[in-house]
Amino acid sequence: MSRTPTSRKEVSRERILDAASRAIRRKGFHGVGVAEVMNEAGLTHGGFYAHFQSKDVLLSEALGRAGRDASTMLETSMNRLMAAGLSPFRALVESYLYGSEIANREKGCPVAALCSEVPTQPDEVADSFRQLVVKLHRLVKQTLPAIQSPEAAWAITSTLVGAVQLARALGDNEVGRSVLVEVKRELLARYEV
Amino acid sequence: MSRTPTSRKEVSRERILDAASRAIRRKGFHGVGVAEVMNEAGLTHGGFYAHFQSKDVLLSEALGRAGRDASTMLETSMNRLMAAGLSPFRALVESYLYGSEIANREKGCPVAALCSEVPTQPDEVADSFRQLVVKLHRLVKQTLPAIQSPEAAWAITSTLVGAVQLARALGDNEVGRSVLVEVKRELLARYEV
DNA sequence: TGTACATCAGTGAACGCGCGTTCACTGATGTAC
DNA sequence: TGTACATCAGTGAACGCGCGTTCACTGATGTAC
Repeated sequence: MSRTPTSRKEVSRERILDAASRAIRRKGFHGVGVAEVMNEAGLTHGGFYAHFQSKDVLLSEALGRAGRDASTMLETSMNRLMAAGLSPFRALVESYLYGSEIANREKGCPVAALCSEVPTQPDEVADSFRQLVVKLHRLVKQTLPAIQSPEAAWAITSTLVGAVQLARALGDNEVGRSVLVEVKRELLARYEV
Repeated sequence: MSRTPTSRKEVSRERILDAASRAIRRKGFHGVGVAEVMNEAGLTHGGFYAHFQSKDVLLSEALGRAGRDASTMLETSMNRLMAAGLSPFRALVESYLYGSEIANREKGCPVAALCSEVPTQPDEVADSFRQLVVKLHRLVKQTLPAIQSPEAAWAITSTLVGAVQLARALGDNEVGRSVLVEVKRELLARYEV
């Protein structure tokens, strides 16, 4: 009776979402086209509206997907570093400000990739985005050394997001990378016990 | 012989640049249209190409203009606060993270308004943007209390830019404003002598 | 000072292209018996 | 197990609209004499 939970259509839908979650981080909300996303998912653009009601709905869902993907990658990296003996806070800072983040827009944190575009987006997209911001803030709060006041969490979240963006704006070169290195050093000097 | 330095055409050009410098901060690079900018400058779209070679050239020049405008406003605010007895660093933090910055995109700092859109922009625009980033970093470095290591400047710049963006993403309400307040308090607690 | 002409800034219609969206159709998968 | 039919996912052409860009033209400003 109950159809297999991953029908052919659902598989396609997943592929579209995956392609879109990468595309928005690489090109921004405005830079993404329906045809391009479908193409990257191995389909033609005509079939799009059998899966999503509109481009905005896709963007909103793709943003959630991007958040979950980036979250998983971040946690994986943190776990590896913590297994090697680093504190949770240090593991977070080292993971988030990892040097190759500059070139890694399409797989990186969607908050850093899209933040300044959010105020011009439709409500459904902005709402999805707010959830990601809150989640990132919570993660920072949880990893903060117990000695630190939890009220530093917004400042640290801002620092992480801002640093990745400034580094990207400066470019994948000595200048950009040195920003990540300096910020990393400063955060650890200030907040690591 | 030499024509008056502000001919009728130059006046128009200035008005177009002013309109564009506000528009890019309000709507982002992708959200700005030539017709809209011309309209806001009190002209019709047809005349645009007598002033600028292309839309990209306008964006790049408008970004420079936005930087100069925001710089002036920031310095004015800082001077007022310093005259009231605040240290340069404190004046900077209070000015940059002023509560109404959330709603004030169109007159605020273009680095915060446009940062995540830069990696997808043409070279001429990205180059203009890099100059603004460097300039902001220099300002932070100059205002840092002498006791602090100047290597904290990138972290602080990142914090300022990131905080305004996160606050804007969260909205012009209690949630967004509390981000600015918390970050302000934290920066002063950490870096103010 | 006045008249005739040239230059210049701006107008608004039009073009071309890209992109979101729609839709008639096809080929494949699943169901009935 | 096989045949006939219904359903479903995806295709690709087409539509409509917005936007960057072009251009012939107009009305105003400036120049020559």
